[in-house]
Amino acid sequence: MLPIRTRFAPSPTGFMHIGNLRSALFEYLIAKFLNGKFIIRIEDTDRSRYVAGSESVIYKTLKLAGIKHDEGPDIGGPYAPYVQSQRREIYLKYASEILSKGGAYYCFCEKEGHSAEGESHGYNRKCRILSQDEINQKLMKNVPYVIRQKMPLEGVSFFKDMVFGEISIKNEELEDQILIKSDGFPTYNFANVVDDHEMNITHVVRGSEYLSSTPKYNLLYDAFGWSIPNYIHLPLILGKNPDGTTSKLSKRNGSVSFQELVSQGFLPEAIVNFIALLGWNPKGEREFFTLEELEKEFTIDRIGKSPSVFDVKKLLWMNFEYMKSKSVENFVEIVENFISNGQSLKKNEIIKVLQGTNRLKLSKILHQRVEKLGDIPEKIDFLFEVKDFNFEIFYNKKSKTTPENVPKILLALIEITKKLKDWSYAGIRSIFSQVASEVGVKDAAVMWVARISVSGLAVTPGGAVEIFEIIGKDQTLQRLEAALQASKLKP
RNA sequence: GGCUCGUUGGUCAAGCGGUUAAGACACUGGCCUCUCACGCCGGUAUCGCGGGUUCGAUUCCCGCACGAGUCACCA
Repeated sequence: MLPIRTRFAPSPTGFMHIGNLRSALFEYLIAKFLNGKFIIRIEDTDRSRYVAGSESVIYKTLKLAGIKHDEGPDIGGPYAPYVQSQRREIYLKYASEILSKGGAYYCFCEKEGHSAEGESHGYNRKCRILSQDEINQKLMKNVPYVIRQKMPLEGVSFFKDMVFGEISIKNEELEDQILIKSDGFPTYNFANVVDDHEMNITHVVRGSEYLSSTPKYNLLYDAFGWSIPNYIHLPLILGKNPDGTTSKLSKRNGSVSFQELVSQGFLPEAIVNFIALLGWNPKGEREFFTLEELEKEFTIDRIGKSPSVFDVKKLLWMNFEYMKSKSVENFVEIVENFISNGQSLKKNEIIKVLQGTNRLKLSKILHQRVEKLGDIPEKIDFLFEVKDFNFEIFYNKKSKTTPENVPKILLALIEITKKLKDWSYAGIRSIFSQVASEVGVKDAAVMWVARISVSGLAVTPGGAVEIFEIIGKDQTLQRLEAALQASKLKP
């Protein structure tokens, strides 16, 4: 049996969005599971859509995701070149071959342009019946032309997809598609078929948007007498539109590029894990897989048919789980790395805190409550500066804190804090109990007041003890004093 | 509009003729707790609709509805 070969064939038109990555991932996994090769081919036949630098985005993305290719433009391989714009002679050669076999013809018609809805019934095949004389004449006069594939006018084409099963389409639905454009470049349809054949691709894996054009490709394979590859069409990934409907994932409906997700603080491995589960489902109830595990588990028969909606909320949860599973030390590294690459205004301060002796303490309170790295700066903002806050948050029914006892608590807290020598968790914890018994309230009441005084927030990562410990004795006292002064001004 | 494909809760989904219709996210009730979070224990579906086939359909068949994809000198 031939070795399995799959390919990822992106166009260098900008960023990689999640749908692209998902295709790449599945293509990679299918190859790996079957001990095959995974190759990258750049499909840049549309010069007008080319975006400089796209290739490096593609390589970077794949690398971050952990997807390694066996052949490609950057690393070469036995079927080089792997960039379509460098393979033009090949397409031209095959174009003239199919022309001479009568499977295609010259077309001198003007560009069709976009016709109004419902009006278009496809190309009218006018040039299909041109005589050889007419053709020669026009060629001699340098009339611009394209080469079109001659489709059968009747009958039915059918093929088997490994995911969707048998699919049939009436040949009359098929248009005489263009193989070579007037600029001499091949269309995607043609280049794709030629290259997949030339590069011995055994399994063509792609999104299901290609399902309805697959018969056209098969007709091409037939015209050349090539064997048709296995098809694996992947269910689409849909995005939620602002109006609540769903449609193919695109920039418009909130889809983001892989890069963007990473820069928001999603872990690449979480993203990979998440998208692997979009349209594929392992046997059991397990949801967490490393790439290596996926390589061993991934089977084609567990790929679904129905499209799935990309739900960021679940990604958020998965990311959260990944972060929680890290050791605190590991988490620190990830955070430091993320912050130093980021644009946060507080970047320097945060790094300082993280790199100081408090890094572990801070990470401990953070890594159980941060869904994505990008949320960290706003969560720990208060460590650097206490913003003005509404005093109402001091008064809490459950803690039994009132306008009467808050100043008392604060006063006692300041006195006792001043005397504290042992600035450790245990030491700090003990002062709250002392204050509590002195004032005659519960520990919880003291801690409530303390925490809000030094943070200005009703909700903080970490409790009073942790925050005291991190900001240090001087800052703590300074903030407690400020809170006391402010509380006196309140009616 | 034609064609193609799809349809299990808001989302991801298991299920492949007989099940109390898994599990996860989200939502939600409670517990825990110095706040939040974590954690723990619960709650939420007449399987799009209508016909068949069958002793029996979420599962098989046919219509309909709805959704998506596709109808480019884009990929």
